[in-house]
Amino acid sequence: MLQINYLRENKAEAIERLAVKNFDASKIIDQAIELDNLRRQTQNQLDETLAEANNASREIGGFFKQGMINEANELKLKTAELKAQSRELTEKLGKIVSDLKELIIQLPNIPHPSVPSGNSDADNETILQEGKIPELGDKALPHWELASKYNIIDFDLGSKVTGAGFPFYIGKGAKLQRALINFFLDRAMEAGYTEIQPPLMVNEDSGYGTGQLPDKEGQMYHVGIDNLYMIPTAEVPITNIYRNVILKEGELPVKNVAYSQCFRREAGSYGKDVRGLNRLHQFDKVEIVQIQHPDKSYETLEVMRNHIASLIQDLELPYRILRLCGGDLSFTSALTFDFEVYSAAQKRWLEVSSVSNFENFQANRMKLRFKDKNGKTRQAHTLNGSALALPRIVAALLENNQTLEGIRIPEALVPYTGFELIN
RNA sequence: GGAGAAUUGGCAGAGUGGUCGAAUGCGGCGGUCUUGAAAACCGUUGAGGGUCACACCUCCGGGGGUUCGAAUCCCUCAUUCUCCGCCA
Repeated sequence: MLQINYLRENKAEAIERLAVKNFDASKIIDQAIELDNLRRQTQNQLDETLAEANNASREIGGFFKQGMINEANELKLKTAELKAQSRELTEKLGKIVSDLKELIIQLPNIPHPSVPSGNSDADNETILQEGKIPELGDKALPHWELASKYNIIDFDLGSKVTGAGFPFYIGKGAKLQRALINFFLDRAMEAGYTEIQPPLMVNEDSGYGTGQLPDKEGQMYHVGIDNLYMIPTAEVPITNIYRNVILKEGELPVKNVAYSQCFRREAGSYGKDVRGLNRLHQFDKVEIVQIQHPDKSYETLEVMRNHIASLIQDLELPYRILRLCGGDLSFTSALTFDFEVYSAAQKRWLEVSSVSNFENFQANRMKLRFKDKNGKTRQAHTLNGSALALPRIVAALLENNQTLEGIRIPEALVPYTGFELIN
């Protein structure tokens, strides 16, 4: 959520930069500023009424103490009137505040100046491509066929027991999952992150805090009987730890890493996009989250980007980094880099990570602040990134490393798997 | 799941209808003293709205109510603790 004061003071800039996201904000901002004026005016009226009522109550107290019952009762008539007035004003103010919030909440985050304009993923800017794309020949199998050939992932069994998109990992397939999770977590801890195991379900407030609610409600599994939501990413519980929190400047940056399973309904997905491991309802992910001083958040974004890149390099996968264009940038993000690995049998790039700086957009929404050196309370910046999401990494590993003898495990992972070959 | 108790500022803990945004202690910050530190002493120390700055308003787990007036009384929800039941 953007701040109304920012909009008041930087209206032209906000409109101009939101245009990069193909968002015409001028009307909403005008309405918001007008409503905010009305809010201030109404708040003043209410405050004055309440102040008068408070004074009268104090006087009544004094009269009672002195036994001046008549005077007290007379004053009560006045307070009754003030009370009716303040009730009316409170109602009016409440309506204004909620209307105002409804307006502002429609505004996406302001994109960073480096964000290129564009409409779709076709306009994203490739800023780096690295690693050798393997030549597999015609006999190469896609990962879903390799999975059943070596009996390491069973999609049909998942469909039987739960539904499509909930695979079973078996034997070396299961061990490979565990190896990747540990590898990612260890690397994050070497980089100074604190490991956290979060709850996999969150309440409504947390859903609002990170912005899944109310808009993306349909994307989450909802446990109706207890009104809880299955998390679509560990970002939700990890970031909500800091909802309504004021940190000390010395506590920044906060660096947390969490492995969690993630649950997504993915309503409306279909076709080759969802084949095999390409898109699942339940998957594993290691997520890094940082809360940083506003002056340092972009520096931190670079560091996080390098961390993610080094993981993919160590897994010996060809990858590229994209700077998302305005049209592809998420609602809450100011700047996002996507990582894609090349899955050589499918001959496609698969997104395995997305690292973003949300600046104070999430912080404003969930009241995450810090006290700076001068004792002033300010909003912190939040950042997060996948490091990494497993299924597509597994897909690329299986496809790219297939040989006549079996599937070769990258060297960095062998200490974790305990085997060098899936055969 | 059943019964009972509790929820106050960073922490501990007073406050049961009137000037209480809240005693006191600890912690934090600033200062005096000191070569420096400790101790001692003095001052300061919650958040939001509003203002050039004041004034003023709101917040004592969340929401609602009673009252001229609520941290204090009532209702409701959440959480924590104790006992019982069940249980990895």
